[in-house]
Amino acid sequence: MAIHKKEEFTQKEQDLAEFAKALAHPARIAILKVLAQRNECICGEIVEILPLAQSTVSQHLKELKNAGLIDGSIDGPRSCYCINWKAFEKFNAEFSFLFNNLKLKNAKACC
Amino acid sequence: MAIHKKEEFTQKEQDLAEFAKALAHPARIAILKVLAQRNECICGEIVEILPLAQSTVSQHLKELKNAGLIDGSIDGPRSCYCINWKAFEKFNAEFSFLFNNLKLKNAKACC
DNA sequence: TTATTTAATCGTATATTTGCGATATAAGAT
DNA sequence: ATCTTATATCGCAAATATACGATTAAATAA
Repeated sequence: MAIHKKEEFTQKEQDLAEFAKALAHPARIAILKVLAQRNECICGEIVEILPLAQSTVSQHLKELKNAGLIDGSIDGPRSCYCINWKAFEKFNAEFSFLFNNLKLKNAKACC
Repeated sequence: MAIHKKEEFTQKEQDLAEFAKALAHPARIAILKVLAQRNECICGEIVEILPLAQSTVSQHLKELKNAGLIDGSIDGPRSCYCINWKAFEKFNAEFSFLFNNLKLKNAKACC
């Protein structure tokens, strides 16, 4: 695009879009699923499970972390990740607020 | 990327990612917000509201339609769009199933 | 110390997304 | 029939995202 226009939108719109973007790849969905299923944080295990190279998985983890969806901590020579449920709840609430609430008021659609 | 690996993941993972991708831009969030607020379907009104060219808005609408999040119908010389609440509910449910359910089982995080 | 293991980062190739102007299409108005 | 209005599509440029191998960094093992 010539110029990125994303700043022209409200902060809430941008935040929601950022959150959605973090989820917008099956590999990241799969990572979150693994992290959600296991109570202990995982690191190289994810690499074993996903059909992707180590560097690629690391990159996806970084994106999830930047988006605030997961937390990470260093545990000796390995890294430990887990889901940030609070961030999840926050965005889930914002998402519901935006759409589900409005839905109740507007029963029927015209097309 | 050299080869797209998206097919390597489960259908559910791909579907959820597709849904998220449709939401992964503030312009599309804004469009959905407008459609949710007004009971009647909108067309060129969206172009007036968004800080984007007509062709760009049209493209975003197409993406939302392809993702199944909105429906569209031709009304004379103009187009009429509205939210497909069913699709929204479906994906919202799938999303909740994947993450919110798991959350209850795993109380604490390690990092 | 040196080797090994684990994971992050860099560099790079390719694919996809975003955005716009220009053009096409199609219905309604004159 | 021609003009206007509303919207979709095309073609292109620029920005981002995806993926991988190679390299780096940092902790443990030998």
